[in-house]
Amino acid sequence: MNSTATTPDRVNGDDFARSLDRAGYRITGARRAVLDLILSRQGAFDTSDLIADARRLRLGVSRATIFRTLEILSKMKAVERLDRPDGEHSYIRCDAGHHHHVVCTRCGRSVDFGECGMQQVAAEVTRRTGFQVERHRVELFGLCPCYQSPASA
Amino acid sequence: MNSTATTPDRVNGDDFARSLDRAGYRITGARRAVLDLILSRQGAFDTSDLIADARRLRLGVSRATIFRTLEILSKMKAVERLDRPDGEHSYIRCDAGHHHHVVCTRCGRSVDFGECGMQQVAAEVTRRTGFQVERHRVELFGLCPCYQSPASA
DNA sequence: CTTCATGCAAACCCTTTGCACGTCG
DNA sequence: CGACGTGCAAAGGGTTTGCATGAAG
Repeated sequence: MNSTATTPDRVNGDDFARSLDRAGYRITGARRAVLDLILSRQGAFDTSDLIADARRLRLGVSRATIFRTLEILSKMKAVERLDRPDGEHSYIRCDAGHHHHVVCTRCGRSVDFGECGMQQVAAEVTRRTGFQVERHRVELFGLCPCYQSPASA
Repeated sequence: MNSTATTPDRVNGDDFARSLDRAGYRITGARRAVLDLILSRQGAFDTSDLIADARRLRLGVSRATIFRTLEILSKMKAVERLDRPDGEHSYIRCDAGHHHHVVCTRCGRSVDFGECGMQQVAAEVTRRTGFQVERHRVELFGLCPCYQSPASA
């Protein structure tokens, strides 16, 4: 089990910053601020969350910059945009390589998981339908362990 | 293999109309028109397609009605909204019960498929992550048989 | 005839963009 | 310094809504 997004304290702004740098982007105050906002969130978040945070904390970071930074992070695969069942858009932090997530419907916390058999599903679908599957979007939603039986937690 | 969306000629507007009726909606000219537009499309379509069609064919059906009709059909599970990898939204026709589709990236044609092992994937994820998976969004994209090897289709 | 549906246009998001200024390296 | 990043405000595009008129049952 590789849980990256769930443990914000293991990741810090510097990791992000380093990635930014490596990708040829400047490390600016505004970008650091956005990164910190993202890191301060448990799991899924959306643009309006960040915008509100920035405003509330008087970071002087504009909407435009938030969108622009998310776009960069998205390209760098440091965040991924996901579409919730209700049609809303959120973002989650993630590592490159992993492309699927389980997102907690209550707190937004998310955990990456690997292929977990999706290859087989794709193969099965190809066999059944004749479609040559090139790409898949898989997003699971449910309750994270914290909210399940009163005992376990 | 249950291909519903691929064979428009097997479904006609009356089926749709009947469903509308059963759900307590009036069968109006505008709704029939929208249904026909949808049926006239091979597979995935988006709102702007329908709006353009309506305009081109001078159906006198407004944007608002198209959106409203899609909303109804969506509630009735006669269409489903999907989010393409590129962030665009499309709709596809579908039967209730089936909730996953393979969509052709070239022509938009789509085929429903059943669970095809998603249950197992969900179970595997639960085992690995502890998340209790309640809902999943699975959308596969690829090439339909027509566009594969030059020989076959 | 009563209720529901429609068209129109304005309102409403969310997101992107142009531009002059500020800042990183 | 020079290129890149930023804020601001305005533009954009897709979607929704209010309201008076028109159609369905």
